[in-house]
Parts: sequence; structure tokens; C-alpha cells
Amino acid sequence: MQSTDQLIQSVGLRKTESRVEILTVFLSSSFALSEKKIQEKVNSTCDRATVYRTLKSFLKKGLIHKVLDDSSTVKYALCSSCDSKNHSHSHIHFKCDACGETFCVEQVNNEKYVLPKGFTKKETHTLITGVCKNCNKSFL
Amino acid sequence: MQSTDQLIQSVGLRKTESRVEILTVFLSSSFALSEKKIQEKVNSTCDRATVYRTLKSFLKKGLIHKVLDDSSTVKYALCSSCDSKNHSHSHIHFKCDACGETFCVEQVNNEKYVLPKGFTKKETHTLITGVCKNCNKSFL
DNA sequence: GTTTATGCAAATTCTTTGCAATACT
DNA sequence: AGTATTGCAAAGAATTTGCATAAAC
Repeated sequence: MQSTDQLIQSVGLRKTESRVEILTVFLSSSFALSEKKIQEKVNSTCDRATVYRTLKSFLKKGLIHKVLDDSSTVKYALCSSCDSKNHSHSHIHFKCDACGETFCVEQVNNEKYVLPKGFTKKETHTLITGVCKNCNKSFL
Repeated sequence: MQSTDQLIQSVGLRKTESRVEILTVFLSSSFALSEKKIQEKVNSTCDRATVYRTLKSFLKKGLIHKVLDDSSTVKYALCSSCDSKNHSHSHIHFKCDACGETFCVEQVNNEKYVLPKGFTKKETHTLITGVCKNCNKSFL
């Protein structure tokens, strides 16, 4: 098992307090996070700008990926299923309409979308909305 | 064929200049639009707030749907394939990394994603990124 | 004549950027 | 030492809201 420190340095980034903290937050979260949520969960205070810049570095290094959202806020999640060598370019997420959280869903079937001629595909993002397990319980 | 006026009134909205104009913009656009793009395409000037409010009304009435985006801007597109009675809750869009436009893709295969137990599904949004036909031409 | 929609201005939220100070290797 | 990263403050987008006026039915 890799420590956060090792993980950060393994992708060629300098190990700084903010990066370690933010990565820790991701590691301990089961759902996608916005900058705001990260800010709330980080122990020490770190600047908004730093969070945004850290997210960009992590993104570029493939530690995290963007999670599509139907609001105007971008969310991010750890690239847990894909390592640095084998980066998955298909992500499925589930957003709960009740609690608002977005979960990464284990990739079930690698979908084959047929695109019109001339179009070339790079990544596929899928967002399924509905009600999550936990919130469904409330309706019983 | 329905006119914009009829379409607006058929969903129970008052026919106003802004609404007619904005709906016309949607009808003549082959890709998803942000508020900014709508503003640019509308003939008469109408206020930003009005555009946002109109988008919300159209959304609620099922005339348009949200299009997921990996930026922090929300886009919208006409619900062309679904009528008011039979509203499709699965949308597939293609976003071109080169020109930045987002196209609605004809739904090919309705994917069956297997969700974990306890989760209930409502809508499925898919965004495929890549390069569109037109931009691919530039590389020849 | 009511009710609903608009415009304007202001406020919020989200995100980015320049620059000097600081931390990392 | 040299380079990358941070904090701060300010700017820039995107989106929302209150309220008086105007338009729709």
C-alpha cells in the first residue's frame, strides 16, 4: 500500500502540506468532491487558489478525474480503479437527487456507443441520477 | 408542424418576446447552448436574468434538458427526440475537444447499467468527448 | 384587473491570475 | 541555490435575487 506522500512524489509532484491534506481528503471520501467540500474537509486552512491549483496538478498527473455534474460546479474524484499506467477513460457516476452526493460506480459494462462517421472518441462519462441506497431507506 | 408560439403555449407558458426568441435560437441550433451563447444569438436584447429564468421555465416544462459539461458552465439543448408526453430520460451528447461544441447524438443503444442494490435510477446522461467530424477534417 | 414576466442593479458563488514570499529538493 | 508552490488580493465568469415596472391573459 502506498502512502499519500509516496503517491504524490511518484507522479513527480513536490510533497507539500496542502497536497498531502487534499489527497487524504480524497482517499477518505466515498464520493466526488467540489472545491468547497474539500475546503471544508481539509484540516489546516489552505487557500482557495491553492485548492484549485492542486486539483489541476492532480488532474494533469492522473491522480483524480473530473466528475460531470448537472450543476455549475465541477466535482472531482480519485482515480481509484485506474493506475498511472492504465488510465481509464470511462467513468460512471451516480448522483443522488436526495442527498446530492455523487458516487463512483464500479464499471459494469464497457459500453459501445456508435458515433456518426468522422467522429473520434476519447472519453466517455456517464452520470446516472436517482436515489442512493441510504436515501432510499428513508422512504421505508 | 408546431410554431414556437404554439409550442410555448402548449406547455402552459405565456407567450413573450424573450421566450419566442430563445426557443427560436434553440430550434435553429444543432448543438447545446450556454446562457452566454444564447445571449449572443438572440436578436433583440434581453436581460441575462430573463434568459436564466426562461431556461428554468423551459426546463420545468420539458422543452429543453440540461446537458452535462466538464466545465463549470451549464448547457442546454432542445428535447427534440422526446415529446411532452413521452419524455426521454436518457441523453447522449458528444463534446468536441477541438471546437468545444456539444452535439446531441442519436440514441443508439439504451445501456443497462447495473447499479448496486438499493439504488434507484431516474436519468442517465452520457457525455462522450473527442473530435467531431468537422474538426477531424482539419487534420487531413 | 390579476397574474406573471421583465429589466435593472446588486449580491453570490465559482474559478482564475499576478506577484511577492515561502517551502521543497 | 534554484525551482516549484503558496497566500493574498483582485479580477473575471456564471448564476441568482429583490423589487418596481410592464406585458400577457
